Amino acid sequence: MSFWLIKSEPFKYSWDQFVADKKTYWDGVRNYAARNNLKAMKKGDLAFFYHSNEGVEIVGIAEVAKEFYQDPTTTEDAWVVVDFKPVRKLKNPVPLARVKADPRLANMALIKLSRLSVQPVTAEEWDIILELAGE
DNA sequence: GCCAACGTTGGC
DNA sequence: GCCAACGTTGGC
Repeated sequence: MSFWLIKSEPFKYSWDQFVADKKTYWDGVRNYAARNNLKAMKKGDLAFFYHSNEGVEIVGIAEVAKEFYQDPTTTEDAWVVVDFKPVRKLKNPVPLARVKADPRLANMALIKLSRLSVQPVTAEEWDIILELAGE
């Protein structure tokens, strides 16, 4: 089982919208590194849901409900989507500044590869973030 | 196959 | 709104 982090701009697709939908497919990925991460996801994997631009914080946890398949929003077969369903909101959202302030998280992709929209999270990082969220 | 130009993302 | 980082494109 692996851990991930997926980014969304709240004005495009927010956590609240995600919860209201109960399930969504993660479309719009047009970057090969992010695409490869989508393809590596297995059903049951967990992902942090991150709000970029506004909020700039990790707000909740999502679970992979269905593994990758052709992106229905394009006919180009290079692109795929993954279905996610919401698991729960974090007790306290973890802002990027908090992640940056923790030396244990200095190597997180969120910091090192800040523009990557779908990124892996290690088990250690996962636990530390949960701790920072007050869980 | 190199690299400059350009476009996009995303933090601040 | 600015700008740094970085991915992609296209000329050679």
